[in-house]
Amino acid sequence: MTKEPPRKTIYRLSIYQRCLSRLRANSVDTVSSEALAKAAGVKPTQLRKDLAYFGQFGTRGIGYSVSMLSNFLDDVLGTTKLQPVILIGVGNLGAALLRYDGFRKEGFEITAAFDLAPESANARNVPFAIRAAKEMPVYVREHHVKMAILAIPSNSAQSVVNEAVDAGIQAILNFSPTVLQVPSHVIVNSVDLAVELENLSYFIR
Amino acid sequence: MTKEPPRKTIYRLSIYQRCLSRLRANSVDTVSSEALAKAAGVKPTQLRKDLAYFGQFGTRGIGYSVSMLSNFLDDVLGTTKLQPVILIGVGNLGAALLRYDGFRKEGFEITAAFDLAPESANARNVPFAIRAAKEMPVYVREHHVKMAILAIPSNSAQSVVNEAVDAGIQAILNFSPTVLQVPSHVIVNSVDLAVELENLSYFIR
DNA sequence: TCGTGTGAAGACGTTCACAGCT
DNA sequence: AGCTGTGAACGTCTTCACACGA
Repeated sequence: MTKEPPRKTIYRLSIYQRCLSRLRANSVDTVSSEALAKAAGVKPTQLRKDLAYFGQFGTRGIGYSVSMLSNFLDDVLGTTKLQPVILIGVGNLGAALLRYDGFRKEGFEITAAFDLAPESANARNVPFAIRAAKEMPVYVREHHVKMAILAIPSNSAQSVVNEAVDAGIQAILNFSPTVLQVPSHVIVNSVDLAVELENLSYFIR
Repeated sequence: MTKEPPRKTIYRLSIYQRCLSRLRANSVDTVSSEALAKAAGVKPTQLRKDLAYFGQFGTRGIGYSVSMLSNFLDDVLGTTKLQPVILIGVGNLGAALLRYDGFRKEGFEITAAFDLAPESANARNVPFAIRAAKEMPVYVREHHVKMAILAIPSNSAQSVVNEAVDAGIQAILNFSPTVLQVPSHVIVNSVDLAVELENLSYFIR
């Protein structure tokens, strides 16, 4: 067996996916690594190396079949069927994520949302019944949910994560500005708005 | 002169910063690379190497002065004074960002928000007057704004970015699921929610 | 002795150059 | 001829090991 693909490769796979679906919408059925790479903002060799982790998909002299490659990426990324996701924390950001309709067409569905104060969260006119935070572990266990989006303040983040992980959550998209401690079988992707802005700030001269 | 610090180092600097301010709040005035690294979720040597790009800050046998290091990082990251930022696109996500109060205490202030349909955006009861998108370039020029947060649909993203860059924007935090083309002096950090979720999805087995 | 600072080694990811298939 | 697939070279970031100063 070849080596595990690096994390960066997986990120790029998602980008390729998106470019492919745009091509498919335009009824293009074959694409070269050069064209696809350009659309994705990477070098052609990088694209080919990324795909090489998973096998051979192209035809030499021709390129890649848009639909075949797209289907394969769906398969690799696990987006062939709707994946249930729970949202923890329905504040400003959480409420916006609930209303965001982009997830579903990417293969994800927020099936439940939890907040410490469900009543006040419900007031944010979200199209959704918000549940009490205490019910979260039970829900996760009952519905075998594996993914969670975390949009709560830093101070309570770690303890909520512990509960979620105990209940069976395996992957967390974290918007709290905190470094989370999780067991090695759990994966965390953090989106830290302040860090992103500070990073930009550094680079402007 | 030593080499340019890598981008990842700059990201970590922000994390160190946050840990330091927590320490400062707890009246801790000295910290070892081991303790700080642990809080930041990295290895001690990594922290020391990161700092080494900028000089020497510690005292051997003792550690680092929390306040000195924190001030220095403020300086490096350019967060010593409030940096004005504009928001482009006041939809679900944009409105949530407007209401988010975390930016200000990290040294950033959203000074203006723009939308194609300011009236309907105003209806999202944000504590803010939304301006027409057309006014954006003028505002950027007049106020010498360098940073922009982009929260608009993909299809219009590139053309809006072009206008913004022409007007003088140098750094963009992009929430649109698109690969943006910008001149090399402009820096883009993209936060792509679908990509983050797909990435998580890949890793759950 | 304790903890920083740093050259050297190592791991990792990207790019090159070209072989090989259609 | 055209474009993919891939070993090898390269560059970059991380980790190690230890010298050095308080």
